[in-house]
Amino acid sequence: MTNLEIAELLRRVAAAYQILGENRFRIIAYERAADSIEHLTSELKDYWDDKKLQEIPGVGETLAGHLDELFRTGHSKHFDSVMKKLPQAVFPLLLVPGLGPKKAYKLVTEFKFKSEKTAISDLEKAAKAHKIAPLEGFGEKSEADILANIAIFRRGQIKENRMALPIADGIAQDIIAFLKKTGAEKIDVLGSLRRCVSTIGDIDIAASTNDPKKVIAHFLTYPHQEIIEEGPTGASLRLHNGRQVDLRVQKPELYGAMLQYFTGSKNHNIALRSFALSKGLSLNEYGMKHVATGKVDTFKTEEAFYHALGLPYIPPELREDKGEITKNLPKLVELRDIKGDLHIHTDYDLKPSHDLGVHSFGEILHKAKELGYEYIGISDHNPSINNHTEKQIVEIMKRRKEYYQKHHTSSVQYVLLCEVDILTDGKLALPEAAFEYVDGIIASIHSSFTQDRTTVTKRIITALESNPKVRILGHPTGRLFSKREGIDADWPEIFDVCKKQDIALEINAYPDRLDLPDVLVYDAVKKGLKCVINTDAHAVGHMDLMRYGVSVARRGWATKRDIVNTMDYNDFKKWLMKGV
DNA sequence: GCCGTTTTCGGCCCGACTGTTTTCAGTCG
Repeated sequence: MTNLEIAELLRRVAAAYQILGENRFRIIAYERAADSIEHLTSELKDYWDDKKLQEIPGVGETLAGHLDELFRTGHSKHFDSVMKKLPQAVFPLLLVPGLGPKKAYKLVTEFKFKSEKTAISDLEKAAKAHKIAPLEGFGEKSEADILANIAIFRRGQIKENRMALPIADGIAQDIIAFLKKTGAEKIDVLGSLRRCVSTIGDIDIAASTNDPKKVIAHFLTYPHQEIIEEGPTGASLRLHNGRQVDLRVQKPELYGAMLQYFTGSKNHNIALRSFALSKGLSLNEYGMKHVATGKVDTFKTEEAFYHALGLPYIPPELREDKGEITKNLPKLVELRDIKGDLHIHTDYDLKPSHDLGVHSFGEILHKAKELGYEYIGISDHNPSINNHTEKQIVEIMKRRKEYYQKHHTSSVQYVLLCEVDILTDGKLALPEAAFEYVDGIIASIHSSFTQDRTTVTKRIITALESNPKVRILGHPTGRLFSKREGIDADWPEIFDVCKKQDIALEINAYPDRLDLPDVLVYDAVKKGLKCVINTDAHAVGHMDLMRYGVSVARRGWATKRDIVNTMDYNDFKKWLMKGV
């Protein structure tokens, strides 16, 4: 089951509890757990595999027990028994905007809808026959709204999935540049985009201005398909690509509280408001109220807002209710700490089994210089093993080394790496004799992503232990947001091996990957492992994507010391060549 | 049902919006 499916299941149980008149805090607990699970950046099943369900905010002993049963047997007797107390037709109606448990239950019992499958079309028929308006608590308007919202629901069904962070950021940056022409004092992204979550739903943008009318009017001239909403404090557009963009404007005096409030996460804000209450302060999107006196403080900046609570500024990437309010905060790694990009493909053709880059070594070096790097790593794929003999491969690798030596004309240093496939049995797709022609190996999985946990774990460990020149585990989970889930591996076991061999885990910044995922970075960093942030560039333009890898590292609480490519060239080279 | 900078028991975030209502319940984020 996917995270979204499990979140929906918990919401159904919560809805059932609500109709049954259960304790309202129990209902809130289920809804909160559902929200947490929906917004996880890893599969819930992985948490279960690693026996870490209770680390999820809002999941305690009881829910962890029910979820455990769900994963083991495919069902939870408790969830089933709660939901069985209601007519099943209630549940699909909950997916229609504007219908919650109470209204859905009323409609289903009034009209005696029986089938879960036809509930929505049954409701549509009832609305068209004007049978809803006469019901107590409903009226003409709500009958019309139900029809409109059923249509929205049906459109939503075919809505595209969430988009990868760099895609969303690209759209947002374009709009921000557009809005800057209005002279707004400050413009920021909000929500999951500001927290740099790996996948984004809608794009939210905030502007600070004393002339909200002007900013909103200009926003509405941004190329769009449809205006969804327009009001005095903001507006929403649907773009031609189907994406929704919300703008919120606020006066500069109130901007700090607004920015904080709409950046979330929801769980962070709930925890923060609880914390504030313990100090006699009540928080909302406009400021901070002293409960005893009723006095309200306002804030121009988020920094001032957090400081007024006696807290340090909490970077958006940490706002996930993972202890950021009570624990000492790490000094997070920053883009400017990065001194080199080590996973770059050039157009040098060594007859690999995967794709080449499109730019030359010279063009890559030039770009690296522009980015202020001290060094880069050239990491072409290994020569195809099906089309060559071992001897031919060794010869190719030897010529390759000579090629790069000959063409290196830059003050930017380079190390000669190779991205080598981890074959299905854990052997590396590069003959032992070719290793002398590289400085180090990035070992990566590019096939058989669905092997079972034991097999794939052993496969990776075999590869990592096969040669001291293996220094980096490339895009470790192999996930691609738009195409496939990652491998199902025993990460604690793999991390132990990386730790022992001082092998770095790659945080691959490629938009569709962002792999290692942030939650695993968090675990790795806690264990004292090293990571390396790479772009996996196949073109010079990709080298600009480094910042998204950095954001993943930051969401994993990584500091500069946790990232090997923040070292200067000499220290890095020493780390790379260690054990050889 | 969760959770701990008052607490392992006894609390539990905050406000906007809407429609159907004369003060509020339900829904949403």
